[in-house]
Amino acid sequence: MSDRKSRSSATGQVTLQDVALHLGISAITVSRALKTPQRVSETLRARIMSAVTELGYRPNHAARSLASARSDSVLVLVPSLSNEVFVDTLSGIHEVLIPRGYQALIGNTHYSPQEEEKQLGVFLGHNPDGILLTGLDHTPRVRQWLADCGVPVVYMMEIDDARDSRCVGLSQFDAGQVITRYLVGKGYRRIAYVAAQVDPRTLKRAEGYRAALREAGCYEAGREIWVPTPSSIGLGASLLDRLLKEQPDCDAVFCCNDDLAQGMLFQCQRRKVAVPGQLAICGFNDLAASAWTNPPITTIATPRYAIGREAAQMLLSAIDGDMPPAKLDLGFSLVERLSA
Amino acid sequence: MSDRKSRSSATGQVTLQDVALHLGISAITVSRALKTPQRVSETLRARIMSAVTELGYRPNHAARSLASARSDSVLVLVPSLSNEVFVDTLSGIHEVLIPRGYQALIGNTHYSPQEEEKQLGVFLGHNPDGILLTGLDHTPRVRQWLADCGVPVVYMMEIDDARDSRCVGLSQFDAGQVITRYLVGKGYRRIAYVAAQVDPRTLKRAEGYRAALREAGCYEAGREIWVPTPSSIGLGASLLDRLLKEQPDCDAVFCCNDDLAQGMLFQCQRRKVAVPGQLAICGFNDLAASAWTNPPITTIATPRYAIGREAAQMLLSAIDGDMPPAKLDLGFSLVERLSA
DNA sequence: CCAATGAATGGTAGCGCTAACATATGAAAA
DNA sequence: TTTTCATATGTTAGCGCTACCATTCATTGG
Repeated sequence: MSDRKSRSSATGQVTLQDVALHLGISAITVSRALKTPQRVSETLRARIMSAVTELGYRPNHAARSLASARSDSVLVLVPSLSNEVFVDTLSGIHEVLIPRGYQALIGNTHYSPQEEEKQLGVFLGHNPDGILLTGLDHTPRVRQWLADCGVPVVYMMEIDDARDSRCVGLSQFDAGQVITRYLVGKGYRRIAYVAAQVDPRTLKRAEGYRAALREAGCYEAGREIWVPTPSSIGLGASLLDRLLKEQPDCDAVFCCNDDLAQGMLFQCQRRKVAVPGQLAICGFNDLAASAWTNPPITTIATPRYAIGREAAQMLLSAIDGDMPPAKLDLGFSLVERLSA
Repeated sequence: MSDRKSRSSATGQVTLQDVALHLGISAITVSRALKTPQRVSETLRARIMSAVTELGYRPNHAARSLASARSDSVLVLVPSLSNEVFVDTLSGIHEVLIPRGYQALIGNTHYSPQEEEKQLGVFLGHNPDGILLTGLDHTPRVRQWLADCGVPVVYMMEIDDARDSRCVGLSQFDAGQVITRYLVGKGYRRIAYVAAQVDPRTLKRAEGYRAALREAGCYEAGREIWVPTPSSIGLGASLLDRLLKEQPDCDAVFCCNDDLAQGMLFQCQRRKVAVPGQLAICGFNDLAASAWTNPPITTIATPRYAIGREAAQMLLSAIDGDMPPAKLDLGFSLVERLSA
């Protein structure tokens, strides 16, 4: 063994045993020094720590997970990674998880419950200590697995009042209603709703939109445009063309998200349609760019960063103690800008 | 045991042993039926598969990883998740990894080599079968760990001709040079370079910019603005103000990325600065929005999706066989639009 | 002075799975 | 027939770690 670092393990990595042998103590003491330092005398602990550094010991996650039946990892399933909304949510989640020693396993479901089911199947094999899911709509099998596996779950983005579950989010219905009421309050009457990437949340925003228009007595069934393709600025631009052709009399449009709103605005600029003069535009989510376009876009700011943080917090409480299920409504705010 | 599903395991989960017992065969055969189906007779395989489904068996990843010394997971470290560039790269990576049964462990280094070192330390404990890193600049300890651990690594985004390593990317220098030459070719002479979130790649683009200006005989040292804060559209807007104040005579600006370029463009619109009439603007990366602004933004399109795909491909080859180290230059392309 | 107590450390077993080797079985070759 | 050989399945022994219980030893109250 002329190796700079002594390695007893079959796989060539430095093990707890190596550290223990090096110090003439037992492996379990080294394990304790790392996991529960207060249970090892201070002097020995110091020696252990320096040996750990010297030998370059790094805990083997698989072995730890197998022996202790916990993995210090949390599964996070989001519908998209190209949507700023979920990236921000992930940041909030990380901010809480990382300092507590947890690791996030990120899965992208591409807005598909089937894909979500598939991912959950794979990731459950990793024995996550907790699970963070987006939204409330899941396949029966997913619900079954979640019920069976006994791992705490927190649902993000929406609030569910019916079930005995934990969730952190906001009322998508209310948000859709508030911004539509705002448009009504500004005097607009022929208000369209444009949605892409149909998901449960855009459906709920649409319900809020309809409710607001009905209460104002100006609801018309034909004023909605739905496309199933993923949302994007380019799609917003082409949907503006479609809107102007199909509903030339419309005076305002509520886009289900800011991407579409930005695309619509850019296309209005191109076609010399005055915003908000000829057409008022509202978005949803308050993405970073929406404050800087010309005019800046009126939208609903959603607290996605806080949602991530609070959801992670709630999940850790559920993992640690026996915090009972709770709902946390973080609300939203109307951001009045110049596009409406 | 009146449990609907029989569970022998101490942890309550359905194990290979459960499936084996259920069929009156040995665990290893079940293991084989799942990992190397061709080594189990067709009839038995079918029985095993249906028992697996019936009992709801799900492989335990930790146990598999511990026993086989492989984890079927690949570590991916990117500097940011809020940057479209790396999200696209991740998509490319996933597209290759997932069908091959690998799982990506994603770490966000926030553009910090120290954070990268910390993350690598944690993730190495997960025994990744391969590692994908962004860029070529890493701390000495990271380089040491990578050399020691024997896990194949592929570097993404840049091309390194010196070392005996695998990398997939493009020449950031050349790209910076090409777009600057383009501006020079268009007749611009007082060209500024604006960079935020200083990283090795923006530095190399700057070198390309300088080389192009020197060869055209119009290089001036004071025409660069560097800020260390993260790049954003809002920052681009405020840097436009700074540029106009500090270099009122400048006739074109090359932004180190499209976010800044978009912010600058929006601020130009606000301040009624004609683009490209009074000021030409170029970006870098060709983000989705850049094609839709008014005017659309001239930029360098980077093949980040392909980079992710090819890097993952190269990594898997390295894991499987003994593919020798190779460099893959995927190039870039100048996207001429109306902002310059 | 001795038992009782608590703090510090060790021994043992096993988490769920698979590598490596061992064995059984039947078909083809000698 | 016997040997060979490939195919199908089983046995054994760990992977590196921690839960659980046992042991040691100093301290303290009776």
